[in-house]
Amino acid sequence: MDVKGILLSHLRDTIDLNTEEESIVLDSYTERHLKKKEVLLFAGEISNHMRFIAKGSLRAYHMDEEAKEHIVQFGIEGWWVNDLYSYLTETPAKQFVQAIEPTIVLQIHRDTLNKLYEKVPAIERFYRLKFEKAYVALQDRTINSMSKSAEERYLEFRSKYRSIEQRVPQYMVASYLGITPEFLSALRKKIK
Amino acid sequence: MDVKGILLSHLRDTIDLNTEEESIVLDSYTERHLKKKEVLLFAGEISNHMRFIAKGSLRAYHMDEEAKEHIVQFGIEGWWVNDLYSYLTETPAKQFVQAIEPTIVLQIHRDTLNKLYEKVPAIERFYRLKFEKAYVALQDRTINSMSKSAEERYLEFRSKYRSIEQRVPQYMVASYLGITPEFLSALRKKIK
DNA sequence: GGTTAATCTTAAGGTGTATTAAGAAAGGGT
DNA sequence: ACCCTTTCTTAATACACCTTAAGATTAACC
Repeated sequence: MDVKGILLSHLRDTIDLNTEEESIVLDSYTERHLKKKEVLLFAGEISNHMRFIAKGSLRAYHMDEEAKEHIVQFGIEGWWVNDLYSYLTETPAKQFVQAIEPTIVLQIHRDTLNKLYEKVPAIERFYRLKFEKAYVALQDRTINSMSKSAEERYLEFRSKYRSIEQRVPQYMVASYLGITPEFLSALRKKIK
Repeated sequence: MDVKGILLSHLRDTIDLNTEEESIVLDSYTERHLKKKEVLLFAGEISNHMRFIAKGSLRAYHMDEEAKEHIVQFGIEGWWVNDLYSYLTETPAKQFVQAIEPTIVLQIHRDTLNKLYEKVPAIERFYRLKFEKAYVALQDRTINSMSKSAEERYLEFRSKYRSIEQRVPQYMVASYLGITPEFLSALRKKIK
């Protein structure tokens, strides 16, 4: 399946589109090819696009004052990854978005998307649901990190995102969990 | 100013309403009076209302498997407090919402609000902005709790929410910060 | 105003996780 | 195939934060 076909079948999981709408929608996205480690969004920039991963994987991370990275979100094929904060408020992003592997992204500019909402109302519904889901995921993550130990968080991560764990380096999983790679290594040894 | 007047002037900070719209809008909200410690939303229930604090203060908290409470959000006059997750997805709430002091809330049911969106479009804009802001606040909080020490988080809390710190018990501030009351007490002693 | 309950503090000892440093293993490029 | 870089592990030491227990304040109630 070609790249836009992947997006189309993803949209069809949630909404119905007729043939005319399909072509209007797909024409609104542009394809971007990223090398491993290539940065798609820099902190400080305004995020002007919604971004869909057709192939590969991304990470969104925050960099603190001591230049330490904290991974906020992973994404693989079929996921949307962005600094939603920046996109919604048109303020400078606090996160970087970077390719973990060679990655193909389909992205749509805010202005294009706003026009598309009027031409194809089902798309507005699609994104409204995405925004809700993003909120829900973030709330889960916040509650989780407040009330669970690193070991519990790791076990949950493993059962929920096994496919991600197998594809990204362990030190990134540690960063996502909010612990050091050394401690994750010790945890893994203990659990096994 | 009466209770509904407080809500009206709050709405006017963001949107314009003509006289007819004002009365349609205000008639859509119902007033609820809460005693100290009275619970407005129980975990497990579906949150069906958007809730505005006209007077008093609320807290939203999550209870973990060991029955320990973790405060997710405080609210005082002029704030909206809810389990947005539950409201948006119509799934059981993961948080409790409880009055810290005697409190007056104005609330609107989801069905009423959905109809109101059509009658008074400015209201849709108002809530869209609220939802965005809620997301932003949650993202800040998540990043913050991942990358800062308890001392840093406390100092930030103090400068950002001094009015709240003065009104709620210290052990609740500790819960919000994700630390024990004993450790917060030690921190305060050290800082002073 | 006295009693009880709620909240805050202190202190000792314990646990979870970080830091540092080093080496081992795996992966990528030419 | 080899070298160089990236990733993962081990182990010793250190620190942030927790637990438990007790006492000191402050607030709430009859």
